[in-house]
Amino acid sequence: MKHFNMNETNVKSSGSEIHGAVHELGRDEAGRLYSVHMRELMKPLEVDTSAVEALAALRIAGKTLRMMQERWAEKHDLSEGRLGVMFRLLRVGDCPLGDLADELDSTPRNITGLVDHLERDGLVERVPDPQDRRSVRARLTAAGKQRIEAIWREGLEHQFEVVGGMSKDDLAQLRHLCLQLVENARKELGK
Amino acid sequence: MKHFNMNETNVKSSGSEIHGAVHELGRDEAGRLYSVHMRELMKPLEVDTSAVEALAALRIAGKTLRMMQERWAEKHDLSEGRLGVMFRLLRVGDCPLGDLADELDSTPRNITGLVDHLERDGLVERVPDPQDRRSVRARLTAAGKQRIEAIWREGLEHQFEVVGGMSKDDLAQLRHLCLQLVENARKELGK
DNA sequence: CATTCATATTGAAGTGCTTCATTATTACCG
DNA sequence: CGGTAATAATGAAGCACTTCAATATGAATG
Repeated sequence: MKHFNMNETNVKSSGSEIHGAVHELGRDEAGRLYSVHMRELMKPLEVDTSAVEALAALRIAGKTLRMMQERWAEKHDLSEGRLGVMFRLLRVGDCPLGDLADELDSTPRNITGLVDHLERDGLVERVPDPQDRRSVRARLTAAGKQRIEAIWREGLEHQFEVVGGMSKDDLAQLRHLCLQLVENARKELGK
Repeated sequence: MKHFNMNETNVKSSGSEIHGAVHELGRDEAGRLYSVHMRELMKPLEVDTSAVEALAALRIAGKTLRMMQERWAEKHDLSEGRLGVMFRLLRVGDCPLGDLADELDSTPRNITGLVDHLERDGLVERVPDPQDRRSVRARLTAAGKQRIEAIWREGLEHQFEVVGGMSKDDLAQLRHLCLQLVENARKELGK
């Protein structure tokens, strides 16, 4: 990036992202990373910043992962939504469109569109459901299966690189904290 | 949610989200949360799942936070982008549009649009920069400042609720791991 | 059998972005 | 001073969604 200016009249424009910068990272007394810029911005506020800093870091990490995935999806001519459908189909086999909507946290309207697109691209096909003739099941085509398996394998390697330097215990702890947070948030969101 | 069916012909449709379900959480031998559904899906694969599980949890947590923020932003008639601009202006004071683009990781085109919208809503105004007459600075109006401060206060409380049950050390660790991940990912993304 | 409900599909409109190209000012540099 | 570069604003197109409303078809139920 770097679009037009950068005339540095301000405090310290090193920033990026959401509501706080990242770029410059420092380490606290315990050797843990923190965002220098962000901590500066928070200093004048008289609040406990540990929650805010952690959540900001999490949002940034989430956004970064999402960007990676998006970039990576469109490298293979897929959107995030379409990629999600294909992963789902790879894991659970063929499946009614309605289930996809539920599982991917989406709407029927959207699923119809995603599957339309995937079908046009020859990656997925619609097959009638003999048990319920209202229902339509989506299924990976041979080409689709091959494509998504390759993507998955490639993605796995990316993932291993991204967690470089983290122990299994670190990862388990990260997982735990994230899920705990999700649990709390779900209550907040009422559901 | 719950849009049309749910006819349970499949393995276990408890799912949601990205490439793995969450809803049902269990605890491993160390007492840490994990996603039951996800672990089931991964079992047949013969890979080390700790990275995959952790990253999936992180993506889900990130998505959840984003959804909360979005919902919350539009409750105040703001998009995420506009909210980002306003937070930025609250923290760093008035600032050239170009800096906003850099700091928010966006493009000039987009910033122009966001500021247009905010100006229409009376939350932000454009002021000429006497130092550089090409440049235009964005500044919160009185109404804008009041609005964003209220939003920030309200948001702080949300954040505290969402981290309920986590110690300061947990939060510091979460921050650390997320930032480490961001650092790795940045290298991956080449930049 | 008749109603009602579930499973999609379709169309229209809107949102919030993105990219690309063009233009008008103004600053900077040789 | 004159050419180049930086700072925007603007318009046009496109993408991936979202919501809402309407329709067709089949299942389930009383």
